[in-house]
Amino acid sequence: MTIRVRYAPSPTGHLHIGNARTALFNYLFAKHKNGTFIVRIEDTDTERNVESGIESQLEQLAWLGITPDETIGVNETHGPYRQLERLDIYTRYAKELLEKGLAYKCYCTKEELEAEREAMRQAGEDKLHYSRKCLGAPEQDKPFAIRFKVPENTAFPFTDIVKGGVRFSSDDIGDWVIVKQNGIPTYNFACAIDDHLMEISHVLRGEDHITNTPKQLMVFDAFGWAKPTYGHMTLIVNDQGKKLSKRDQSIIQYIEQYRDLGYLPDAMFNFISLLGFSPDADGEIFTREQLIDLFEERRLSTSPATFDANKLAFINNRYIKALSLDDTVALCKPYLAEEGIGQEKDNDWLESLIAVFKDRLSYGKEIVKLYNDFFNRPFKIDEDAKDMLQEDGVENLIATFKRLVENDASPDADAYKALIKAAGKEANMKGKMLFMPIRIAVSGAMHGPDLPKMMHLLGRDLVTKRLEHTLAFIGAADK
RNA sequence: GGCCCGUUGGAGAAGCGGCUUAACUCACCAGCCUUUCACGCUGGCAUUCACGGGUUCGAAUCCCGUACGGGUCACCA
Repeated sequence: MTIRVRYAPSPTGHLHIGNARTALFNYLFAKHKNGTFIVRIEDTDTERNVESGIESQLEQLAWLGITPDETIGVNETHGPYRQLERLDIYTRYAKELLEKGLAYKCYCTKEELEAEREAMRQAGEDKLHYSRKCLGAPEQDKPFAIRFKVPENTAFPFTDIVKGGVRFSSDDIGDWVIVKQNGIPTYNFACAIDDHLMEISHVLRGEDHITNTPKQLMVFDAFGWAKPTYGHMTLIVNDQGKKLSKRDQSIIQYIEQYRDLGYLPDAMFNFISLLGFSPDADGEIFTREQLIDLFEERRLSTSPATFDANKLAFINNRYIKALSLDDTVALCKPYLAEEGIGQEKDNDWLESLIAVFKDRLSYGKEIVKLYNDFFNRPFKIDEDAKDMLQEDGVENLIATFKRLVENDASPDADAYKALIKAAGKEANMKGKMLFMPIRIAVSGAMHGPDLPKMMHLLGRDLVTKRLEHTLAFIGAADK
């Protein structure tokens, strides 16, 4: 069997993380099975279409490394791939249903329908289905929509790839609109027809679509077409367990934003692939090839996928660590330039700055934050670091080190290393008792990057100033 | 409210009737390495799988119910 899957976005804006997941899983599924991955544009909501929405979708997908085998301008064997260019097709099929008596024209206005629904609500009805008032009504010279005549008491069972057996009853579905008054088909109608004509074998989409499935199934039945296999992936939820809403500010939701922040495409690909899927392998870091190889639709999860920001940070950090220094510099440089950081410094300084922070970076732009925390914070000593400064000999060690630094005109990292060593010898301190007090004295913290490199970056003036500050602190604490 | 779905450690997440004294990852803690930090390595961290009942020789895994959470009910997709 030839596997053909599709990702069918509406060009209503940027690529959302949830849609990216849908695209990615379809892509993995296709590649794993040697099938075809198609991108179809569902632009039947002309109100919401945004300019360059299509380009934006395709571009963001390309950035992620998800390339369609078939779409606008690529291998157009089953085109066109924009629904607005397929209007005559839908019209033809709608007409066929009308002729067969499987659909009917509805002349109700939006206001009438709303009033009807409101009345049902008042009456406490569970099902707010269309009253069928236009079913069998005579032809009128008024604008009309076309409704599907939903068969009564009919079950629509299907085997869902991820959920297993699912069944909906037609009694829970009202006669729904297949062609709007403006002549454009609704999503469920166009989708079913295209899936058939494009010979889609598997439909992998978000769980929020599961109640659409019976509607699409009845279209297939009405035409006597063979149905694709459906699979509904669990939703992506936030840490409150709620579906990611585009309004939710707590999570960055658009691929473009991640790109702008300096996340790496490979890392994003990796991270997104773990949203509702777990490969049969240990660990969390996988290359594209591994993911294609490991992808199995059986391993799609049935419980909601939590968007774990910590995991994203961890994964991206792992990919940044694996980058060469040059690539990391290239990644970070624009963000520093944007903030006007290091403008007057040379390239060596830039390289050593990035080298020092490379391993702690979760995303490119974070370099700015790390830089600011490191250089700009008013110098203060962490609470948990203060005790160490009270140890015997520490004051003498720091004073000694300060004198040595002041005697050196412009020490580099290696020189600092030698100065630390010399200070240790002179003040008779070694190991942790040598490095830690100096670390605290110049950074205020017990943790941080490599000490000599860090001091070189800080520069001699700041180093001496901080040593002075620490000495004053120790002196004050003695009294 | 109707219809669908979910509930495993501090966090993510496997397992879906006996191989589980619940994988893996993050976080955390300890040790080793490093004259410091970080990296790396090693070890520790759920007597227990929302709750109640049932089926079974045996249940996190199957069934029923309860609670909680979520999705969906448009001339949006």
